Amino acid sequence: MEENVLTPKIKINKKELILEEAAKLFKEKGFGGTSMRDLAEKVGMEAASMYNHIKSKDEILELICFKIANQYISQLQEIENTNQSFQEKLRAIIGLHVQLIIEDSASVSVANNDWKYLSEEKKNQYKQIRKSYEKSFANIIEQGMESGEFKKMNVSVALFTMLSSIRWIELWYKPSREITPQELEEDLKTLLMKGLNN
Amino acid sequence: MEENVLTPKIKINKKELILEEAAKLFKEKGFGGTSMRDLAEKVGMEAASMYNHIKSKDEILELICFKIANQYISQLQEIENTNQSFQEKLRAIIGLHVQLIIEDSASVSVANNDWKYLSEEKKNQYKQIRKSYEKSFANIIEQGMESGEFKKMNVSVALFTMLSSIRWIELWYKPSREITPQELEEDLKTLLMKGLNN
DNA sequence: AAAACTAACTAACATTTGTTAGTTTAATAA
DNA sequence: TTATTAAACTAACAAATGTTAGTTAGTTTT
Repeated sequence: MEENVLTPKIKINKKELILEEAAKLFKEKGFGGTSMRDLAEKVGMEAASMYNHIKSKDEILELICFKIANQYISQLQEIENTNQSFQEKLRAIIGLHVQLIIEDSASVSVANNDWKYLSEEKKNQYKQIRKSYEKSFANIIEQGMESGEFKKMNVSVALFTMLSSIRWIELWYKPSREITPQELEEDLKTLLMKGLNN
Repeated sequence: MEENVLTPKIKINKKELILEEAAKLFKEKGFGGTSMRDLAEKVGMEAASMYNHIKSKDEILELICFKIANQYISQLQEIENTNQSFQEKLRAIIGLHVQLIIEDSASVSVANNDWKYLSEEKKNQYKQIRKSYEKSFANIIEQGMESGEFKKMNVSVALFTMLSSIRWIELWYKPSREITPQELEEDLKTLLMKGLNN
């Protein structure tokens, strides 16, 4: 086999195309509500043909979920290892979430909503990854409380409020909105850190 | 037919039992992931027998979604018609959400997550109700900003942050948690109104 | 040119799905 | 007692589902 070094890769990998369309459909109609025939139509081939590129419908879901999970994990680690104040770290995490959602909102949506349809084994794996993410996030909040940067309150309440405050963006944000990602991010940081009250 | 006035209604209405179990199952496995046979097993009868009590699987979803939607709508109207400050109204809305979630977390979950599987007609109806709810909620926020009670920022960002900050409770709250509904509500109000920063 | 590989296709499969028809049993009304 | 009704059952259906088998056409490698 000889590597093709001359012609540029104009066509996306078919497997990636399948994953991309699947994410959009799963977001729109849910994993259970999307049939392989629905998906095949979007991709532009017969349902059976997709099995030349993917192993199963379940595999599609796995690939999407773990791709997103790994992105969150690796980027959170980068933030953890910097020498910022806890307030700055928290603002960086909010920024990370906004960025990932705007980059690939369909996949993030699937990872957030359809992970429960993973096989028992993969689901447990996924839950564990998510749990470790939440643990790291909670640590930052807790340390910030101890240092006096943050108000003292129930850490879980603060954690999940942060997490879910960011998740709605995935449902709401479209490039056509009259707000830029930067403004969105800024308003969100203000609201979460300083509150709505004047 | 003679009305039975002597023996107390010890058994719940079978239809209500079906709706109750359906809400739990839909929350756990999604609407598409729950079969009528799954549901029948929980209810304690054959799948076909349930059709003596309900019209269709779709009807079950409709009844759950609109029951919740109507509760939100009617209670929001009560809050709107009081003479409180906007800050107090907002706190009351947060309290309303916490209360409804704790009362019937399964149904709220279904209304939030599975409404998209409603029939086209019912889905449009549902979306309209939800939109009018969001509109009323947004009005309170907007008026609060104009009166100077709240910080001026993008109203949608504030609105959806409030809404979604409350939604995670449905996924997280169990009576076994080491926090009471009252503490939960209080921490949440503090966080949203005054922020995490000290 | 021959052989091997890739990626599409058609046809069919075994299950599972929501639902209906027809029957049976037990309680209530006349 | 007899007639009526409510609510369960069994059996079955038609449609949809994920997937496999077998085939074919085009491309790449030897």
